Amino acid sequence: MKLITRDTDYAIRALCFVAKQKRRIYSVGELAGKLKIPKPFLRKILQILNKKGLIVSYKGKGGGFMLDLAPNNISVIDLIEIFQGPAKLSEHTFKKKPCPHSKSCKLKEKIDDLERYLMSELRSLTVFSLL
Amino acid sequence: MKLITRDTDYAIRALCFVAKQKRRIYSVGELAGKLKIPKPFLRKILQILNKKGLIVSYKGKGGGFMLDLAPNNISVIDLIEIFQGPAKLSEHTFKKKPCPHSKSCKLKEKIDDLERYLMSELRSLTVFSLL
DNA sequence: CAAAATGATACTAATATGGTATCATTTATC
DNA sequence: GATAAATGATACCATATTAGTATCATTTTG
Repeated sequence: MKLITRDTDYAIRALCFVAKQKRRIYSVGELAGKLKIPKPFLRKILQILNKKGLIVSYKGKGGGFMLDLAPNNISVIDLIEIFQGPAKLSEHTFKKKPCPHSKSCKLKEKIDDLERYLMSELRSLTVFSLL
Repeated sequence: MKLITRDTDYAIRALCFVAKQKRRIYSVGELAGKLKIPKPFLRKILQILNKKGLIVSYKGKGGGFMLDLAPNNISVIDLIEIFQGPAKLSEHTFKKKPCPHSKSCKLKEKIDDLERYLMSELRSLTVFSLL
């Protein structure tokens, strides 16, 4: 029952770090060193964040990454969805089809409630609020 | 981000089913048929529930399983812990040691809050309440 | 041109998930 | 007592996910 996987967690740390000096360019090596994250793994993560438009990259010597979005516009829920896919606590399907059991559907109702609560909390939890 | 895995879900369904006729003995084959769960998998699940004292078993011909605990004394959180281990949204360790970053610790605080809420909700969600 | 950076992508190891298979033991019934 | 029908215990297996590594191509600075 893991809410946040390692890559999501690393992404959050990296974004928080980068957000502290907004216009500065950080290379992967620099960030990996400061945050104690394996360099090639962090690199992959930053490339994804770049593709998704959260950070910008500069290629070539002296290049690196810089925050692109405002820290209060990046929520933990965004990062979970980027690295872990749609944020759902349960698909509630049974062999590809919606589950047909009334009892599990009571369960589904409850889990859906919890999910709504969790999602709204995580949506309001931004990089800015973590600085 | 799965709150409940398949075995936990199957266990809940089976317990709900068995709870409907408290003193009746159900064989695995019977339950597997009714609930449309693969028989050997359900068998493994029921054996675990038996070991944990939620149901009792009767060996030999005519044997099977019967509920042992009161349905309102079996909560979803118990089942999650039995099949998925300690119910935690995040271990918040970093290479086996508690994570040293203040920013992720803000994250930890928030996730711990969410966890407390989630746990208390799941603790009050019992087999009885799902009938 | 060389060095230092990212882009793209393929590969790998470990773990978790969702089961199956099998042999041993117990019990009811004939 | 033999047999059938049940669980107990345990080992095995296939697939997916997680957590990375490795490498070649491209871009940019100096």
